[in-house]
Amino acid sequence: MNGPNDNPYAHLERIFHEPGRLTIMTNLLGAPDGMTFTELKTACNLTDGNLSRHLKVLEEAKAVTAKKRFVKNRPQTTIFLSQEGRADFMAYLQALETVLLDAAAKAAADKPKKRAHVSLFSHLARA
Amino acid sequence: MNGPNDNPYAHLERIFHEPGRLTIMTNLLGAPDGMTFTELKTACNLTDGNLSRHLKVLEEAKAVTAKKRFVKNRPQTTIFLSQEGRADFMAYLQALETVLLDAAAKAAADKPKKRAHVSLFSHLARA
DNA sequence: ATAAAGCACTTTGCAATGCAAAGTAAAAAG
DNA sequence: CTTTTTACTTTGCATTGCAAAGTGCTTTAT
Repeated sequence: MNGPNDNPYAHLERIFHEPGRLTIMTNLLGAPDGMTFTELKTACNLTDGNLSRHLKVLEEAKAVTAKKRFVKNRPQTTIFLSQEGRADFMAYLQALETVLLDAAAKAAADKPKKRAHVSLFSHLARA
Repeated sequence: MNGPNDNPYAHLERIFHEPGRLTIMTNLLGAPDGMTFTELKTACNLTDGNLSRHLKVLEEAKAVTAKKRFVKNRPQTTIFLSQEGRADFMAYLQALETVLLDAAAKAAADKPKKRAHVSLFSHLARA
């Protein structure tokens, strides 16, 4: 859908490929009940400004949703992975896996060894 | 060496993380005798200008070396992976693997299943 | 002979964006 | 009531990915 070529590198969507956002998405993947801004900030080791900017990008791409409310008279933003975001991210991870296996195969070509690996994501992905 | 934190995301070196350069490095990994500019261009599905720019970056980082000569009265640049480049790239791939396994673990947390995977790169890496 | 086209790149220019620093707003502390 | 803290958002700059144009040489028409 992105171009005429069908190589996995074309599927490395920039939106998830950025390390900061990769971390955010991965953390959210393990948090079905969402994570607060502050939780994410510490979990991802990001500065306030950075996290804010990345979240805006992810929200605009509809990968995450934010719920803002007040807790103890303080603002609290909780971030959730959207269904669409989860599916897209899983697709990205599958592309990453392909890239990685590709590199592994090439790296192993010199020194022949049994190719022992397993698909990490295929069995988890669902539209 | 890059900061106070020791998480794998910090080791996703930008120089290799860029999709175009990831492709270049992976292709070179499988080509111990180097690849010509034109070979790389088609293999990586990059435009002339893009390839040139990425190669300059990789050269400046001493990840690859270029040998220019004339073949049949035409210029021919052959690109080789440097020893340093190979080592650094393998380290990057290991970091990527960690990130991927991390995501796999989080994705699998919801739906428990046997965690069947194998280290893709650890056994290949060497300083 | 000379114009046009091709090859193998390199350079330029701009638009996007990651990141740091500064800004905002409200509450808690001193 | 001033300062600090919390929870963010906005601004600005410096980088850089990418497309388009440029360079220099050769080969192929005309």
